[in-house]
Amino acid sequence: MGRSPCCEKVGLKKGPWTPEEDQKLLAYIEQHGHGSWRALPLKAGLQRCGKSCRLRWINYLRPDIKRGKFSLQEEQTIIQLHALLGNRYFNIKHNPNSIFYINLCVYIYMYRWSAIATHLPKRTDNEIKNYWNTHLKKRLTKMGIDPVTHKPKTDALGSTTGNPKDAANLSHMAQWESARLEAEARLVRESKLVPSNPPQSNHFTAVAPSPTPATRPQCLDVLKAWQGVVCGLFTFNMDNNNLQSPTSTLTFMENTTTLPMSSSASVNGMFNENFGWSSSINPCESGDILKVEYGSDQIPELKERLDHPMELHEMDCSSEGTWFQELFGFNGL
DNA sequence: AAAGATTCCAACCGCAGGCCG
DNA sequence: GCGGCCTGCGGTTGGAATCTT
Repeated sequence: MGRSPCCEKVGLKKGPWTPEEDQKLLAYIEQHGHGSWRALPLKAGLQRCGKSCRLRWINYLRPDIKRGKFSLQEEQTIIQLHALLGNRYFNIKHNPNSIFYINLCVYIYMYRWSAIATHLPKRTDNEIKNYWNTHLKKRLTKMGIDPVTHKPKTDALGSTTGNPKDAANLSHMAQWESARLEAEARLVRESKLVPSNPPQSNHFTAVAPSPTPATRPQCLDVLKAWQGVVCGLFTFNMDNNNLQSPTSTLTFMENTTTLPMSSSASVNGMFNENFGWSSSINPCESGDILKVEYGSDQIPELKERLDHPMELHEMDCSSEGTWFQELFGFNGL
């Protein structure tokens, strides 16, 4: 894997682009497309390396770039996605107990800024990265949230700064929404790679609350349904549509025992005792059905639980060996 | 008005991984 | 399998613009 020598050539111009250079690059690409970036500068009459031309095009000259202030929606998207993609890349590990792994074959391995950029049309990864570093990171810090972990900052005495409720809620929202978005993106990509007869999982099926198009990968419904079950724990206050969904059903099929008994019991107890949801979750064996139902009359109680999001986080999602880690193969937040 | 501090962002750098001969 | 080429990524930098004193 040798490195490209194109930027090391002596005599090539660096630094800010002039309008004349922009015009040359634009005119060339409009007429011929960029083709090989390495060969482009010579053909376009530019004293630049191909890498520089590519960057200039992607981050500035491309016609489909939206410039200017980020909207509130865009900011929220960046924060939410960054919460999960905080490290260089997000990787759900191989875990034979992972619903994601077994049933969706989701191996999420996407670069952070580009992954975020895919959810912000017309914004470049570089622009998003800059905006994060210059605005959002500082704002979260001011709110008492660690911009790296997205958790409330804790001082030596264990107390938190900022509003822990907001922070925990934000973190949970970020995790689940990000997981959903990334998994969907991944699955859509994978479905394009397998044009016909995609393998149907013989492990797991799901019945989502609402009908979905026939062409939609079934595994997406699993994810949606699973989100309806688990994500509802954390984000029911944010998505009124979720509140309207009366039922999410996941069916465990033959030859799988994805949840150890202790994990199932944990889930069961949490839904029933802590949230008042009507649920029937038994140790998952072949043919078991995981069913969670909740109705609109329970909404106020669910909302009330938002007063204690940190308890939920500390208790059920973060420590090693919990049902959360066993299910998803990584350690919560 | 001027100097210094801070903010912002385009551009650069080095690295990693896919592709191909 | 190896190595060079190419692309794309995240982290960082440098200087212009703006703000503060």
